[in-house]
Order: sequence, then structure tokens, then C-alpha cells
Amino acid sequence: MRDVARLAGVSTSTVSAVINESVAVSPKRKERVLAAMSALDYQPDAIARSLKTGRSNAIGVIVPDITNTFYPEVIRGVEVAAQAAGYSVLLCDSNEDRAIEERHFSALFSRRVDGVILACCIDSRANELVARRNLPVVFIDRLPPSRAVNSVCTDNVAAGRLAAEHLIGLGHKRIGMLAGHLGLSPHHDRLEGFRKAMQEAHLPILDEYLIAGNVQVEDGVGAGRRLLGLSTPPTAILASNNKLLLGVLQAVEEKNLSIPKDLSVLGFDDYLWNTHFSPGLTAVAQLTGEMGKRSFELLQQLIQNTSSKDTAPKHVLISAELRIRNSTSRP
Amino acid sequence: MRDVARLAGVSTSTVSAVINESVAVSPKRKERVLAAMSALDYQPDAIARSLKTGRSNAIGVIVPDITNTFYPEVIRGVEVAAQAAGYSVLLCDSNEDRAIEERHFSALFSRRVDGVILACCIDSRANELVARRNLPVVFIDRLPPSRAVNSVCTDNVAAGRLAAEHLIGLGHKRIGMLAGHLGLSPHHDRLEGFRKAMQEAHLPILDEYLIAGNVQVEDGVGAGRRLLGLSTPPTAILASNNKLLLGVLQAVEEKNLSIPKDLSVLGFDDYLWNTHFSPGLTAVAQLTGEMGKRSFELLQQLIQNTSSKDTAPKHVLISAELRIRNSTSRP
DNA sequence: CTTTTCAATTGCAACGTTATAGATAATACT
DNA sequence: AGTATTATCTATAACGTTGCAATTGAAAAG
Repeated sequence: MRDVARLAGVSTSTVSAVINESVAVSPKRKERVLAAMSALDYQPDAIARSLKTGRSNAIGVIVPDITNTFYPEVIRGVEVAAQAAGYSVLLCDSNEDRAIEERHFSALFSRRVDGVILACCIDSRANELVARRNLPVVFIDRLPPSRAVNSVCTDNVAAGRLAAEHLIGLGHKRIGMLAGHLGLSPHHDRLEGFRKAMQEAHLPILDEYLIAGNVQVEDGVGAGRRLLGLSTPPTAILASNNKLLLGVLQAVEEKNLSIPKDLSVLGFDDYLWNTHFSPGLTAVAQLTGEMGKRSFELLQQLIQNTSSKDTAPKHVLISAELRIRNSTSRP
Repeated sequence: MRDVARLAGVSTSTVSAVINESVAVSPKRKERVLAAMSALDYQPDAIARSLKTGRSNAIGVIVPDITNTFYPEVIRGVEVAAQAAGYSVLLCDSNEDRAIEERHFSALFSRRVDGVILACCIDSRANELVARRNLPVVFIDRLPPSRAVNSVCTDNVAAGRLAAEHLIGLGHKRIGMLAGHLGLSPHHDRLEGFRKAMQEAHLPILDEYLIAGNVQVEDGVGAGRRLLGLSTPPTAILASNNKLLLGVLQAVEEKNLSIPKDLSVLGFDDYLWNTHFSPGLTAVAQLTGEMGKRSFELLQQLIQNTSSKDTAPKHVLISAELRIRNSTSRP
């Protein structure tokens, strides 16, 4: 910067003024400065700037598992919005581990990010950390037990209901659900939506049709086998996430059943290959890109009002979309 | 930091010494400092530290499309290694757009990252930018036209050969290949490997069996239709990436053909659902996590030897793995 | 009891910016 | 012409660290 100033024959203050357009600079000098900047290939040092201004123009994003396709889609949304607003994104993967999550959070704080977007891990204690440090945080997808936090989520209750009503509408009465991990708010909520829809349709919810636990493919296989092995098995199965659905499909294959003739099947989250599976898989899709975008916007808003006394948590609910394909039909 | 120093009754220099273990500090004082630090919940300001030391302990990662599952898997590998070494990761998505890629690169430079891991976009000009700025860069997956850069890649020639030899070994003689975008080094190389294997087996490579172009699902559908519509269609098709493979599968479905009875099919990159498709899809898998890890290690090495005059580009080749499932069989 | 040696500690000047207040130059008004 | 007003510009002090040189204190050697 000093070199630029010297070359342009002005003070560093003027260079700074040109860069930030903070105070008026006469056109000729402005031009000279701009010329010097490009002549020297000068790039302002964002670090020094951050130190001085107290703002880093960077945000942190922590996800529990970046190899779960859902998150990259959200991250893409965040990234695009952040980039447009001049922010950089620091990405962290907690690998579903509380200790790592906390380490990441501290590191982000140390780097003085302006805010954090957080999809917390199972049994996360992030909420307390967040309360201690005075840093804007938006929770996405998964909420901590106390839901009194800034958040952007799919309306999972509605999503669960949507799925159930689709099956009910097709005439199914015996519907099984792999509810996933009930300690995770999305799974908890989807189950609730499912329950409501069943109640309103005056259909019984059988204990043996409801399997909660974990969320990996093998859990889906186990649960699928159990459901399909019952003396009166369900005519439709709703899987609360994608891996569980894959597990169910494997169990179905083992039993040599055919979808949707013998069983209707439906999952949450819609990936490219859902379309190309045969049969095409009906799914409740989350608007991942939208989620990313909205969470950045909310975070930015929090960053700007950082001094305001309005600390009431803001919630953004995003509706889900049912995409009907060929894995669901009349029983 | 001043507060910590005051509370512990020492100078800030001593606090710094304790944090960095740079010079010896007597045990009692050390203890007092540590106590003060945790009492005040003090976190060093990484920004100030960077400004002073000239090192940010952050690296940048630029990928062309984070929603392509391949990259998150690599990123996970980078992340784990980086985290272990005390580095943070700045993630950028160029969306396969040269201008965005360049903007990201400049932003990373401005933030004074210590190095960059780059999977460049089609027609990237990154190579020139890199040469201008004096910043360690490791190219991954995709190489720029001049391959004289530090790189970590799958051995795609070997991978192409592996795929072809598998099909040849099964007895196929008429093998089609969707070669993808030949401006992308992985696709270019896979085709080369395919060619070599065919030549060595004394099999002809028919022009009409070789389709290059783009890499999206619809390109795969089009190419698949074309191949399957030939008077003597191939008995096996090799797709140079995952989306192309999905396209082929759709074309196969349209023609009501059955895999692997009527056609053997094989793709690159192995995702969770390849296993669960029916039939299970044979694939040449890249060791994505390993790639991520190795590229971080190489970058770190470059960062450390930043002053050394050994500027010969380093290359890391990672071998691919054939995972045989049920989409390939004798013709 | 000096003097020497060495370890432990600290003061101070950076690092590259920006914000503020004050200086200067140019114009407009009595 | 002299003063007030405005428009530009710049000197300077931070921001929170670290590393060096200088200082202090204590132990060892004479």
C-alpha cells in the first residue's frame, strides 16, 4: 500500500479512501491511485484490514458430515450468497463428534468470523458455547433441544405430514415408518407430522410399525427386514432419511418383493439418482439451495444488528416438496 | 491478552511465550498465565497473529462443483488432515466458471492463505494467476493443459485401462465409451487408458463407439441412445463419469434392455448408491479421502519449503480400484 | 564478596490497514 | 480584500499480536 501511495504520489490515507470509497477523492488522483494499484498488482491485505476494522468478512459453516449430499447442496447456497455479499466461507466438518464441533467453533471464534452457520451434531453442546461467546449463530437443519435459537429449517412436521398424506391418499392403511434418530430434530418432527396425519385419517399407529434408532444403511436394512417379516407387514414404508431408504430397498430385494406392486416406498431428501433408480423413487425434497441462501441472509441480518437489543430468536421455516415418482402406488 | 497479563501479573510478552511455547517460562508463572487465560475465557486473536507472523494457518480449496459428490469426499480428506495440523479451510465453489474461479483465487490471496488446493474449472486460466502470485498451489483431480504443476491425481490412464481390461477379460469385443469432456484431464486420460488396453488386446476402436462432449446426465442419455441404436451396438459401455452413467441407464431403460444380460455397463467414481442400485453397478473407484489427505500433505510440504529453490513440480499419483458388482458380465 | 554466566522476563517496535482529527487549498460570501 | 465555507488531503494513532534486544535476577565461578 505504501508502494502504491508512493507511485501515485499520494498518502496511504488517500489510497485507503480510494479503495473503500469512504471519503471523496478528486477524480485525477483517484485515477492515479487506481493506475498504481494495477501497475503493482496490489491486493489489499484482508488480514490487516480485519484487525483494524474488527470485521473479517468471513463466516464459518459447521456441518456434521459433508459427505452427506444434503449438506453440500446447502453449502452451495450459502457460498453463492456469501460470495455475492463479499464474504468468504470457512468450512468445518464435525464428523458428528461433539468435541470436534467445539474445537471448530473455538477456531472460528479465534479467527474472528463475523458469524457461524451451524448444523450441529448429535448431542451437541454448541448451544452453551454460543451463549458464552457473543457471536451471531444461525442453526440450520438440526436444532438444539432448546429451540430458542436463530434457525433456518425445513418445516419437517409439514414434510412428515405431506409424506403420510400422500400414502394415505393412495389408500394405504398399514404404513410403517423408519423414524431415524429421535434426538435429531428433523427426524423427531417428521415423525410428529406422520402421527398427526395418521390421527386425522383415523388410522392406528402400531408400535411394531414404528422403528427409531440410528440412521445408517444397515439400520435401514435391519428395520426393513423386521417390518417385512411381520405376519401382517405394512403396505407402505416411509423412511426418514436417504440411507435408511437404501437399507429398505436392500431388504425388499432380499425378500424378492417388487416396488410398488408389493410395497410402496418413500423417502426424505431427493437426490439426482432418485430419478434414475428403477422404479423412480418418490421423495419429499428439501429446498437445499434455498435453505443455504436464507441462512446466509439471516446471518447477515444478525451481523448487521449485532448491537441492537432485539435478541428474540428468528426462525425461518422452509416448506418441503413432494416429488411423486413410481415407488408409490395404491396398495 | 493485556487483561490476561494483568491478571497473571506478567507482561504480554510472557503470555505470548506461554501460548507459543517460544521461549522458556518458569513453571509457576506459566501456571498463573494458564489460569488467567481460562478465567477470562481468552482466545488468542488469530487475525492479529497472522498479521504479525505473516502466516494465516489457513488454506483455500476451490472446487468446480461442490454438489458433485466426488469433491465433498476429497474435501473431507483435506479437512481432517488440515484440522489435525492446525489449519482452517476456506472453501470456494467456482461453479465451473472461470471468472468466479479467478475471483475466488484473488480473495484467497487477499486473505493471505498459506496455500491453495485447486480443482480447476474447464478452460481455467488459473495456471497463469498462480504463476504471477507467489503462493503454493496444489492442483487436484484436474490438471491444466501444461501439466507442469504440483498435483495430486488419480492415475486415470491406469483407471481407464483397468475398466477396459475388466470388460475385455469378460470377453467383450465391441466396447463403447462415453469419454466425457476431453478438455478435462481425467477424461482425456481415461480415454487414453482405454485406447491402450484395446490396442494391446488387438481390438479395434470404432469411431462410432466413441462419444465425447459434455458430462451431464442428458449427454449420457443422448450418447446412450445413439450407441444402442446402432445396427451393431456395443455389448458393453464404459462411462467416464457418474452422470453419464445415469444417462446410459436411462437410455437402457427406454430400450427395455436388461443389464447385464443385454449390455454390460461400468462407470467411474463409486458412490453409496452404486451398491444399492439393482443391479449393483460395477465401478472404478477413486480413493477420494486419500486424495484429499495427500493433497494437503503435499501443500503443507510446499508451504514449509517455500523459500527453497527446488521448484520442480511434484506429482502424486493415486491408483484407482475396480469394484466389481452385477452390471458387468460375459457378453 | 565480586565478577561472570545464564536463564527468565519485559519493553518496544513492528505487521498493513483504517478512522479521526487536523491541515491545506479552493471557492463563495460579505 | 478579508472572512467563512467547503472540498481535499494527510499525519497519526490505533487494532492484538510476536520477536528482538535489553534488562533483571539468580546461581556459579573466581
